[in-house]
Amino acid sequence: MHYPLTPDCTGGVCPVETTLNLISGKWKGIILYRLLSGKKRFGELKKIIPAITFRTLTLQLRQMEQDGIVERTVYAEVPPRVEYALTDLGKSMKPIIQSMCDWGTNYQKRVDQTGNPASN
Amino acid sequence: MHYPLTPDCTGGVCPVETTLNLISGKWKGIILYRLLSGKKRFGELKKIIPAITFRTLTLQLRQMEQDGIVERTVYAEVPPRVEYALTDLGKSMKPIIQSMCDWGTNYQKRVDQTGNPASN
DNA sequence: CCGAATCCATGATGATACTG
DNA sequence: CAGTATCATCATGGATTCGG
Repeated sequence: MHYPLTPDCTGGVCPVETTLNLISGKWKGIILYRLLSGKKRFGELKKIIPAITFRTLTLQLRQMEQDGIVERTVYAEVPPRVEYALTDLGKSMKPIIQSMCDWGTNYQKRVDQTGNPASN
Repeated sequence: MHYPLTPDCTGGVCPVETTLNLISGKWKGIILYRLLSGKKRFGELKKIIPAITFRTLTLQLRQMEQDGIVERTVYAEVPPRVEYALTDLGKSMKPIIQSMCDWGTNYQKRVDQTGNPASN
């Protein structure tokens, strides 16, 4: 079911703000997207998101872990292995990522075909 | 139509990144959400998004204008009036905001009822 | 008055070197 | 391999000032 986008939610906390508070980091959407296809090791994530730095990847993953979106598993091996997976809460965000994927795909198509992103 | 979330888009540019590049600012999602119900004056936006500062609201709106998401109209009046409205491209992002609104609403319900955001 | 520009403070993110 | 430490840069917050 869809909840009304309008009239604006002025009574309580805005649900869009609630969502953005959890995923508005510069990279959290991408991390979420990449983990939707299954758990990944730290190095794997870094490899498929080359533009992020080690430091920021670590920080964003830790925040997502604190927010209950990501689960972190450390294996006592040599060399060390750390795997990140989405929790059920994280997986429940799939529709958000899906809509971003759809929009971005259409946007890229328009830019490729017409040279500008006009939506008509 | 939905585009595949997996296998990961490794060949070209990631559509999720494309989308996030346009709306990953800390407040752009909220601004987009608030403008979905119709054009707003600068002061109106500030009033319904109290936590944002004048400076940041200005900057984010200008970026969204450059990206073709928002249209800015200045009226030569006293006192001055500046209105912001979504372009067609901006309106086409409605499904993204809708999915965030849905998710945030469900999240708030679970927190209100159970005290924690577990997704079951 | 309203919208915005300016100046400075703080927080988030980037780059590089280094460690258990 | 998976980080941590340190410093640099960029994004955002706060207060004040300005033009119309």
